[in-house]
Amino acid sequence: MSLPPIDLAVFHDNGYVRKQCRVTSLWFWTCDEARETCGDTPEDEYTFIGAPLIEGFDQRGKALKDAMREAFLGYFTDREHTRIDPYPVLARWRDDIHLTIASIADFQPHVTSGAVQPPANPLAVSQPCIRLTDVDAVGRSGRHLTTFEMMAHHVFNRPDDGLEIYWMEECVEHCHRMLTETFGIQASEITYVENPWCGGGNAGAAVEVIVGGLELATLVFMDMEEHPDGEVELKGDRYRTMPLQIIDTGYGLERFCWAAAGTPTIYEAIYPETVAWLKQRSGFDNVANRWPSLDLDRLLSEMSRLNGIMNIEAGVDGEKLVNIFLKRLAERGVEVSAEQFSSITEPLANIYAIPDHLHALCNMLGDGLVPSNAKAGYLARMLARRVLRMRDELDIQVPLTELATHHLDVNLGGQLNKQTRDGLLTILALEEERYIEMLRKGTNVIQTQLKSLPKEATEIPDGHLFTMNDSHGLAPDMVITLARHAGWNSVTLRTGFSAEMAERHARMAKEAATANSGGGHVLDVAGYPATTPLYYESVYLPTFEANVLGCQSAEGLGPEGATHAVVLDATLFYPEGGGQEGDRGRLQQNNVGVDVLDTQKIGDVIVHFTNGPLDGSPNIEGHLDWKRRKQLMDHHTAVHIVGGAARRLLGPHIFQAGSHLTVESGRLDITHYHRLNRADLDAMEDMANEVLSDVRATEKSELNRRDADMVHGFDLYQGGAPKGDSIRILKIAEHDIQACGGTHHDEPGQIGSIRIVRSSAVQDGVERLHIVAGEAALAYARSQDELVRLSSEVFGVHGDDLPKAAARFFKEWKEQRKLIEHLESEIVRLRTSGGGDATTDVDGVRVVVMEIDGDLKSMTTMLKELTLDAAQPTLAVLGSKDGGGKLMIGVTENTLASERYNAVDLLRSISSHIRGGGGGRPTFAQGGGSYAEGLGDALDAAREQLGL
RNA sequence: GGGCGCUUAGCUCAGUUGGAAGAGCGUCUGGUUUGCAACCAGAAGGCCGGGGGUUCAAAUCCCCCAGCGUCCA
Repeated sequence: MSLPPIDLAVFHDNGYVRKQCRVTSLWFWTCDEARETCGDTPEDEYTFIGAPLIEGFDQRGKALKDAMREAFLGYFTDREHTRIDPYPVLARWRDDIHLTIASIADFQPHVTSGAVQPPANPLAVSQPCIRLTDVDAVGRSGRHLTTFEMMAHHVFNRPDDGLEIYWMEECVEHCHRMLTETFGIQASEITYVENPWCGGGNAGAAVEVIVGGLELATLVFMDMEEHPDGEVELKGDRYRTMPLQIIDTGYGLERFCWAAAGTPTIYEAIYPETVAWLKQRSGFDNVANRWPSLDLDRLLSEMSRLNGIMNIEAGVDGEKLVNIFLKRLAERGVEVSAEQFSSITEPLANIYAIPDHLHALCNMLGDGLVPSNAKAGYLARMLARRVLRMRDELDIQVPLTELATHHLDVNLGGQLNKQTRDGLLTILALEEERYIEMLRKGTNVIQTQLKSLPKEATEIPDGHLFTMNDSHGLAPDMVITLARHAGWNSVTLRTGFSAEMAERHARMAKEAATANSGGGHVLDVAGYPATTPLYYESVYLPTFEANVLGCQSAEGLGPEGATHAVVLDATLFYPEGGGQEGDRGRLQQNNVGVDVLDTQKIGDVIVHFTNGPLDGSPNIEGHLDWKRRKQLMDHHTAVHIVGGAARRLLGPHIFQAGSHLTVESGRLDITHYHRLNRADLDAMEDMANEVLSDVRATEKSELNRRDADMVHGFDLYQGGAPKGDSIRILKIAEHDIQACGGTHHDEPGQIGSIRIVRSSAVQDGVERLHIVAGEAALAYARSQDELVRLSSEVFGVHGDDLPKAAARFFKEWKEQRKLIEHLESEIVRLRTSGGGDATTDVDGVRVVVMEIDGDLKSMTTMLKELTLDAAQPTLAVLGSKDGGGKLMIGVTENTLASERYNAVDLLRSISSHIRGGGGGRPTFAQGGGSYAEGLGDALDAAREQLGL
């Protein structure tokens, strides 16, 4: 079964009729009798270019967006909707996506699953979003953006609980009234297209709202979830109705602005100052002068109309696209050559994309993101690099920081969510430095990679292009440009290469994804009720009493040595979570005791892994390994304190990227754009220890999620996205506030002391702090003392003098090694200059066959000494009993000696005497064996062959 | 999270099938020059990132670790 028609009174009341689209076959509603297409087809041109469909908005740029946003939100707040503040673009509350991609993303997964109440109901919001999937089309299509605001009204109905705010009828009515009354759009211009929506395991009926050939909004009525027995089938999956009915709408703020401005592209409507500025700086205005006969205005307006009906998506081959454009333009009476076309559209695409990318970048960094080479940080770096590349293509000599300053002031009103202006500019300056460094390195790499390629070559081998892109960050067309500068003047990029490379990446990603799937073995705890956590009541209790609910065999499921899994009705044992390791200790029955080796949480059930079974009686007494627990608490609370210190000292971009607490140490990963030095660590360490003495008590509280978000914001979720509705919060005065389910001290002073041992890099943009606290800090200090003591004993100096002594010894060692080398070669010279028994003259060639004491190194020196002098042609055969026997043969190159003798042949014929092999070049061969006693025979064989 | 690449002299980097550690710049000494620049001659400067393995032999091949870079999700 598919979905029934969307037949609403609001359509009939406004004179709309249901038709089927001639092109797409989709059903749609229109009040234009002549209309045969749904509006969003290759036959529907944009009708608003030069003829705005939305009236009363004369502003442009930021002012236009602000006015449009207020008009939208005002309509809904006047009609009982609560306006909520937008969420960050960095989706910290989710672990499945990095960026906020839609307004509904604010409420996933917990509100949409029904676990958590929405912040308001119904609500209206204008949510900044970032989508990077179509990043290649931005600037080229006239309408694609990586960052946009999704205006929305959301409703969360629970019909079973009697909560029904409104559904399709009222939703569409709101939409229709707003479009026609608030925005003055002619009803005849609007079509409502029925097109069911599904995604992420949910589905529902949906209506696309098309105005003037442009999709202005989508209204989704999500009331189904994926289920194998579902009655409704959509795109191959089956769905059934669910208890929650959600209205998910999305109105494109920027598209409203565009429809109100009627500019050739969306970019001119929302970033007019930047577009003008870039045109001026890049000298684009002069382009038209190059071809006086060309009507640039006419060309651009025809192009923007064409853009509306041509599906310019990422991955479309550039050259093919140009040809289609030229043909279509010619049909419309605009004659333009391919050269003219590219010289206009290529810079224009960059001019349009730069403000869009800057907007996304400022939003991301403004939320505290730190650029990196992995995860979300990479997305920021990619955008920064694209901007820099486009800037260079436009040949604008403006630093990235200046571009950002302009964007910040002109298009963002100087407002950043979290990051400071200085912080943003520092980060971008670093990104530009990295980019320049990459280009410099890349030029070198190209020189080396292309060394074997003749200068007349017309193509660079695919393998080189792939390597340079994937490993060195140089896109194929950049490689071509750099190669031409480096002297390969005729190389070009094969048509379609970029598409091939994208395909290759997609294939690789797919392979990696399939290779990665595979589930782990887990314990089955279904049927047990949630375990009551006693550790929150007081973190200082060492013993407790509880009832055994179950004890099952768990061989291989827990840590090494664990044989059983015990489930209790309540426990003091903290299960591993939030980076804190699970508690250990002992469970005691009347006469049976088992050790708890680890504690884990599976769902709401806490599992104790033990080294033996319990005897079956219900009551047990639990004894915590309190010393261990205390140490884990020391480290955990210390990590919070150090994290707070880092944020205060380094900036608002400091976010916890991970943590791990063990008995030995605590580990805290923080996001930062620089490597940390010892001075940074010392400052944090000082501040952390001040907190220990200044803050008398920590505050622990529990809030529902909605209140937690509202009171503390999303910085609360340093430890990752929380799962349930109820959030435990640890507040250490104003120093650090975050959601954390771990066990923490009531008084920071109980930790004793905190040391930041060192920092290391996890990835670019993430710094790992190694922390010891409490007893562990003491143990660490002792072990360091021990290292110093042992080392200074070796040198026979006092610990304070250790660095100086080590430096002196290292220096002397180097000097002496040098001296030994000199002396060795001197000895060789002395031994060889005199000649002696080992030397014979054979028809003008000095032949030396001798056994020496020494390793390969000194043999080499000796052989060098014997055979490097061209004035004295020499064949030298050296043998040593070192390490199973070594043989080395050399002849003086380019002399009588090298004409007459072949070192390799000679070596091969005698090396069998020492039971080994060898090889080399005709003028130099070396080998070895495992039978040193045969060395004499080997040398004799050599003499024999040489006729001595 | 996955893939790929890099780490060699103070700096920028070469280093072919495993077989004698290199170039350019910089430094120092001497020459030339009124002096400087330039030039000429010479020298110093290397745990070839660390650890293990294979091999008669490893900068080179394999494994682990560290640092750095890069692409994709």
